[in-house]
Amino acid sequence: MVYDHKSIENKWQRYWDEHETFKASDKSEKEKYYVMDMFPYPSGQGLHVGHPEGYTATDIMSRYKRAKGFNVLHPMGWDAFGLPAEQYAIKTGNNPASFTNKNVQVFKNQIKSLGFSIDWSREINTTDPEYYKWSQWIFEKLYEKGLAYEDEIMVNWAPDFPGGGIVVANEEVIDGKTERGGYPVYRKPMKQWVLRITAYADRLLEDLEDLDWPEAIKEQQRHWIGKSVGASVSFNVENSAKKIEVYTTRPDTLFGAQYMVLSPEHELVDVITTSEQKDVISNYKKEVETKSDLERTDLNKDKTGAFTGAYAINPINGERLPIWIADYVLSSYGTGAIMAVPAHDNRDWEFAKKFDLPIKAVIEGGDVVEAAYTGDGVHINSGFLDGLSKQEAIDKAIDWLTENSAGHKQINYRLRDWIFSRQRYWGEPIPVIHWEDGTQTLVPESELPLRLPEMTQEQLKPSGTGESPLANATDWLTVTREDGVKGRRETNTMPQWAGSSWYFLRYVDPHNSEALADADKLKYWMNVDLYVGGAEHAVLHLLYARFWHKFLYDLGVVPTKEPFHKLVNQGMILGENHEKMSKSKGNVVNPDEIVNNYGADTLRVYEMFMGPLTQSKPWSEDGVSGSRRWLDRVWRLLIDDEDKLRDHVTTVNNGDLDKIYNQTVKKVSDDLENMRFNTAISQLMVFVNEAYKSDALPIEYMNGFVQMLAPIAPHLAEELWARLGHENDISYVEWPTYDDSHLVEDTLEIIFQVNGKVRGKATVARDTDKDAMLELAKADENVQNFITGKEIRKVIAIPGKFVNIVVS
RNA sequence: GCCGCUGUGGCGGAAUUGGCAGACGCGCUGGACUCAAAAUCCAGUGGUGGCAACACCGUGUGGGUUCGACUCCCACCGGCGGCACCA
Repeated sequence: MVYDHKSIENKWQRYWDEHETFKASDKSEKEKYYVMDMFPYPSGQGLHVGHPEGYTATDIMSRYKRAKGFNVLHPMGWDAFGLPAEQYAIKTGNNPASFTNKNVQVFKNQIKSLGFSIDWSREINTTDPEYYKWSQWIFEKLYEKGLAYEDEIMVNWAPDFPGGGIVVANEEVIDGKTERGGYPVYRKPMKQWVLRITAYADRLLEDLEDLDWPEAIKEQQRHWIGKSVGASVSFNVENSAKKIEVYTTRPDTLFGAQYMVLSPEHELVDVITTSEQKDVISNYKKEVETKSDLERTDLNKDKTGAFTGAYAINPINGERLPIWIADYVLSSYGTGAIMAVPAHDNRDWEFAKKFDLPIKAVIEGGDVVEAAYTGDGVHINSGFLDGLSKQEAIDKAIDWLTENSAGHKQINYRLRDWIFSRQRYWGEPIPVIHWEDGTQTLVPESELPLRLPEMTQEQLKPSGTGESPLANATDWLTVTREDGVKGRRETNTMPQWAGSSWYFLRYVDPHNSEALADADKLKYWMNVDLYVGGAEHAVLHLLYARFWHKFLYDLGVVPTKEPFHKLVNQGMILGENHEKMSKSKGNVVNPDEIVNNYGADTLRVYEMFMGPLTQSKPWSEDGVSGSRRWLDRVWRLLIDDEDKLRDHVTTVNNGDLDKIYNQTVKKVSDDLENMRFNTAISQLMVFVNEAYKSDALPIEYMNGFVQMLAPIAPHLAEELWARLGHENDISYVEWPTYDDSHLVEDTLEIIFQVNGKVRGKATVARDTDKDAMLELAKADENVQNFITGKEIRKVIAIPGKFVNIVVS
């Protein structure tokens, strides 16, 4: 009988379901192991072959750890809020909720068909009111602690969009136009909810140290947080009581400041501009307003700016500095104003060249006529800083600024607060009520969840005011207090990041109606031991989740400072042509077809055998059929044409497989421990190749082999396990061990080198010493060809490995 | 521009500590089985030369350290990902 993947996979998937094989117990003497994937957005397209890569990796780890005696939590859920469902609803009139649930069903069936050992009783869905109740609860806590506030934020406003205008996300803006329809986009300030993530900047930075994460991701987060140490310096404006505050990392170059630049949006611009310069300035501001961020940065090769007519006084030497505005200074970083030191800053240098401003060198080294010099050096033309090096001068300048009340040491971050509101329907409602008396309150905790109202297709269309479509839900929108005062609900909803910032906590206790999760259960399960997902979430998701987790830690809700101990990014699976899979390139592979034609076990084996988990690698249909052929080969090794266990599987051990079996147990265990699935599979292949050469297959070794196969190809392994005569399933059978004594042999092969090149080999006794090795080498015919008539200058010998004769 | 990753046969990849480069798989070639084919099993397979033993070359490029370098150091080139006027 041939290996029939369909019946085997159906049989065992049903078995696991019926026996609740993978249900994780919250109380156990065993050590816990919490392993999870980044949960998917259930799109209408269904699963992609990229999904099962990470899922298979976590499943192998789950199954391996169960066999190693751990109590494993391996859950799955749905990140189901998001724009596509809302757009689909507007287009077709379908309800986003039912559309989403349909997609979830498709995803779930597909994932189940791959045989992952997931505890489905813990399935969660971010759009479930019982789930988002707690997303809202966390928001309320942030609000109470002053970490959620409203602010005027620049948004992408497309006023011509049908229906009367819509706010679009950055990624929906292409060349200054909306991705859909191509309507022009303007930047416009709008009141938005913002979360004070910057309050956690230092901790988010410091605690990266202890995490077992890829260095690349940590580096990206560090850069994103962007901590810098410098000084705040205050400049008086000539003939004015106003002061301009700047942030600089180079207070040592203060004597080289030649002009100042404010960002066009700086609040002092209109105040200090002289009447002669008013038109110039307002024209420049208008010019900048229509520019997107991209145009102000990427596409801007040429510095632009305008003179305000005003002057500031350099506190360190009393010099008059003209005040300019320019879009190369960003309002969102530092104070939105800089002191320009053209001799020692590239951007200031370019600006000075363009507008013919003076350039004064204050550090030796480089030619400031040709380019800005940003390196270290001896300070010149700098009064009391002359002769000092960079760091000495920085320290001394800060001391001077502090003593003279002109500034102080300052730490700055690139990280900005998290804009938390979206002008959308399909997201968690923000539980705030704006009362007509001008006050604002949270929806009382007892009334959570604040559910999304049902909306018609007509209501889901843009409100026209830039508000979310929830502004159209009249009944839901207005509330009346006991004292008769009317209120209007907040119409903004939360971003998709909200639900994904804490879902790993909910898996621990998914049905709790009293708390987001029970404290004891959290204490047992947290933190996540292994988290696998794509590198595209390097910064945002992982930073937001860390922020919320730290906040919850401060509240005493969670017991750990960090949510994810070990993070692994799986690489991308490319198309056969080595390009990213996409519909337009026609190189997309549908996992359903692979499961149908070859089986889930084949897909799992292939995706793990392709190469290292973390690297991108191209798909190959030949590779898939090769993996299937190997599983066929495994089947035939144990099962004969009559569908019976082969006769040569016996209790007799003739010793043929002793060495290779023990080697295999050692290598496979070690490889799985380190998630080197490709080499683990290759070792299993080597073992099968050897087993094919042996007349007798000791049942003990066959049991061990099937166990090692089980994490990778679980359906086939369960079937073979049963046919090997076991009554119980394989999931919790203790992992095989190896016997070291079979790994050492009495004789081994050593190599003879001359000048580092291999010239011969010999099999020798294990304990052959250096001198004996050298004699054997000298006696080797080919070695003699290279040493005869030459002087032996040196001999390097490592017993058991090699002897190297160095001749002149 | 900056940060990170990466470069090995016809292809995917292996080499865990500086010690036989190319494990394993795909593909290809040959053999066995078959009337034949497919499937399967067995063997071979980096390049050049040689009947062979073997020799020379070979891990992106150029240099270096070392008895010995895919591995360590310096400089450069290509590919992928991320960030980008951050003062």
